Amino acid sequence: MKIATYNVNSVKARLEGVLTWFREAQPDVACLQEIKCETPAFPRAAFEDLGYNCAVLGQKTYNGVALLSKHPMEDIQDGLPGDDADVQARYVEATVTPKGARAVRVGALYLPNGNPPNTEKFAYKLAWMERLYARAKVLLATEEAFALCGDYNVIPTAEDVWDEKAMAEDALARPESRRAFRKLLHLGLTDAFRNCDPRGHQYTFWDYQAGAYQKGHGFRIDHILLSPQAADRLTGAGIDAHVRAWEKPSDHVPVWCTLKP
DNA sequence: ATGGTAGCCTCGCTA
Repeated sequence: MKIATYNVNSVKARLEGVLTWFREAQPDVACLQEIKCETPAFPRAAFEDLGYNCAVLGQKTYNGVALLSKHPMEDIQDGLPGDDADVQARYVEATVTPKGARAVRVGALYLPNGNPPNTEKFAYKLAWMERLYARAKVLLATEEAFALCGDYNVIPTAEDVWDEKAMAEDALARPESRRAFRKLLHLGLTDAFRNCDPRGHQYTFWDYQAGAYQKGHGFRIDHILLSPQAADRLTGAGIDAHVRAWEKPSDHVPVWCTLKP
């Protein structure tokens, strides 16, 4: 079972390339972020034609997440619990049950960027991470396999960025952000890519600005965190970095992992 | 040297 995450930076502007990647990568489940459209405007038919079921939580102009699955999805939950006043579309969760394989609960998340630090945006990011931590604890108590996949907007360590010093004051690399990410790991979650690939400096994002991709100025901020029951089944993980060189690319590339049935 | 680019949908905000 292949689970992937991909921040597409507008599903409508990116549809051709995203569909090309789906045909090539053939994920069983894919979590999309920054679809940047309202739920009814999501190009559902294009994905259904490829055999995917869609669970979409959209929003006009900003944010927006979707879960696409080749297998049936049950118990779809829109939004991250913990703040009824939060209107930003950043989380959708569902249980995926492939034929002949054990179920996996999958959460698609788009964690707030949080820049600039020392503003309400950074406070919102940290509060959102507290809510994600609480959600992970609830899911762990079920003792079922789950995967929390998405754009975490956190560079976990100095090994995950082209220049640690250049990013020292950025919300993606601030100690508070890293501490909150480590708190998730310390619950017993596994960073799927890090677990399968010991190399440092493997990136999932390159800014459009200042020729960052050409210069190799990237970060690793898109992650798949697995519960112990899912991590027991982990057989591989990777980053589809070649997608960044395609025409009209997203600034992020897909990250994936594979689980035994 | 506080730049640079992309998307949305108005010309500013978010990333």
